[in-house]
Amino acid sequence: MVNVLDVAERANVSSATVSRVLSGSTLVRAETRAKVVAAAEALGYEPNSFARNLRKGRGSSIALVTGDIEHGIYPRLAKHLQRELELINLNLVLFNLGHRQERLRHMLQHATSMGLRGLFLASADIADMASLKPLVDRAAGKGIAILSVSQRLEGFGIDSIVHDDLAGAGMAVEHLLARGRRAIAYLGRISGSEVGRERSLGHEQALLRAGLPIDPVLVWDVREGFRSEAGYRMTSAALDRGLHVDAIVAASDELASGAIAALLDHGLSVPGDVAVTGFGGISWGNYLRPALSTIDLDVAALAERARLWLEAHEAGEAHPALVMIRPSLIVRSST
Amino acid sequence: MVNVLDVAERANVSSATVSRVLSGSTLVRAETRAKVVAAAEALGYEPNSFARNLRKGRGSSIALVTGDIEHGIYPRLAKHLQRELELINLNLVLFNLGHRQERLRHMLQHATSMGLRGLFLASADIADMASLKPLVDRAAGKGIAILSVSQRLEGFGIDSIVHDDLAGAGMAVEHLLARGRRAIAYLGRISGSEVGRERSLGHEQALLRAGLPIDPVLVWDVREGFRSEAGYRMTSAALDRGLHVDAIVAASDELASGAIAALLDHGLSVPGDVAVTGFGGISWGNYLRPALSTIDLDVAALAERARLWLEAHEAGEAHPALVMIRPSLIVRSST
DNA sequence: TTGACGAATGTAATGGATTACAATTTAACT
DNA sequence: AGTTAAATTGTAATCCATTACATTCGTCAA
Repeated sequence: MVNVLDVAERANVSSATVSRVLSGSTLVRAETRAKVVAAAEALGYEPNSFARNLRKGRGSSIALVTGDIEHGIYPRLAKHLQRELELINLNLVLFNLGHRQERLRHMLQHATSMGLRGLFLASADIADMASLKPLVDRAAGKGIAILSVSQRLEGFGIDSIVHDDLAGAGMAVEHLLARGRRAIAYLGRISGSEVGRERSLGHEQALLRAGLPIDPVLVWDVREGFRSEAGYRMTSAALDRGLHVDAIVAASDELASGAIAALLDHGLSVPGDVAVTGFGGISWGNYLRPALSTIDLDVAALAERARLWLEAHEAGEAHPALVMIRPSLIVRSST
Repeated sequence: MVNVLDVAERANVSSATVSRVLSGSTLVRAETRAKVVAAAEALGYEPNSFARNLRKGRGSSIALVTGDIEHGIYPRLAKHLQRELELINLNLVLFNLGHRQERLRHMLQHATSMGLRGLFLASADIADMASLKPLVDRAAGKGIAILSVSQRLEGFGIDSIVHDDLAGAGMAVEHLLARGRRAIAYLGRISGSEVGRERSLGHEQALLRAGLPIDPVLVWDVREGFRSEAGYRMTSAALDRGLHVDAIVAASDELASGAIAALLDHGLSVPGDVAVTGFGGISWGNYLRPALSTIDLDVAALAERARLWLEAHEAGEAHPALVMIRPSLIVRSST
């Protein structure tokens, strides 16, 4: 492998000058610069990132820690984050926890030793967060940039960039109220967890604002996450119990798709008998029949703010502890 | 940051011994080993990956190069690949090309300098492949492991692990034939590209095997990729032209969902008037109404074979140039 | 008791880029 | 021409783990 010394020799300069040229320093004569560039070119020189990182004391990748990269908005999030990081020459490394939630502890512990520059937490299990706090602080102390994306963790001293779920769920409920619905169920509470808490709160508060009571029977828990299957199962169960509902606000588009399937399977019409809203703005929602009305989350904006946060953080500038991105309602035929 | 020397000092040994202990060498007395481990523990020592990689001359991450990580089986693929790589202590770095297809050239060129150990190509634009060949060879020559996942590139000397698309499409067509369908359209040809070629061939060959003619009017091109929207548009267009179809084999689940939406919007029933099969085995297919019959692709198996290939490659052992994974038909109500 | 051999440990070079500091050249001005 | 400040370039140390080679210690056999 050709290195700086080879280039230096060929260009009749020192390795320091080569380094200066290649890192774009201004203190090099144009003529010298040209010589070096030519030599590097001729030799096909490529800097060794390990050496550079070793010397600089920091790497060039950010890990995206997810619970399940396969579903919901996470694929989109990964895509947009990668694109944003590419703009500042950083790599996005994937860490999907899956069932191995304890791996998060491991990640925090070894972030530095793995040469990570930062951690985007997209699915920390909040139940554990309190016990993880010391590890987070230790990692942050070592210079790891830690940012929570898509989940509020400011309570634990972790800067967060999130969609305004409270407002989003409120918009969904208000939309349904405006359509004359009154028995508006919420599908997707995870009891005992902070995940999705704001969405369920948004539903609750919007109903209260409208002077309607909260019927606990109309708040449906899911345990297996925000997937279609859970939506189908919970909705079926509710219908089997003979519950009266005329609208469902689902915590995710996938839950909504399951709910719609269950409703149709029970011989109900959507939105005739029951209107349904999703959450997320997944691309295929528009091709369900009925097409899914949903709370669209601007993932590109989220990713961009994440990059901006990171840039500010690295530059030692002030950065916001909490950024909220306003979602928007997409009305389609399911409502 | 605490390093080997610090540990060595505390344990009253040399840095060499520390290194030996930490890399599990056998030439260390048990007693010494214990001292070193204790010292490392006490100091909270963590090896510096850059130094190690610099010395060893190779990194510990593999890049997954995709065209669009957001759709199709790619999120699932990323998830499973990451899980497999985790087993052998490698990281998965994401590179989504999006519209910047020319970035692939860049990636190949700088793979070594980025410290990559390998490249999983999940969406090389085959049109360019011939011109990319020299770069591939150069990268491979520098020790980069290059494997095509989910797309056959053996023709270019790149080992490939793929689903057997030919068989998959054949299964779909045969299933439809068995259901008495005869006007079986293929949705998702990309003319002038190798992408999806095997699937369209599978459709064609299955029809020929059954003694049926290929009607060019029943092969629908998509230009914008395998997304719902394209499926909707092409199907609508075909129906508007008054084409007679009684079944559609789509090249992806998303195309299928678009097709179904278009059919329903045209007042046709699925599968009554037109049966539809998807391709991929996307999780929400089961919650479309009608639920989508599809060719299920075993992505976990693909990922596992990719890991095995990589292990063999690194060990210098023989590895297969082409692995085909047999898909399976999932029959649901859309057929 | 000593030579020989194996086991354990140490010394120092190595991988490659960056950068503080030193040295040299050039420009500017009297 | 003679200084001095400014612009370039060079020297060498540094980041840290690994490992070839050298050395030391212990043990066994003659």
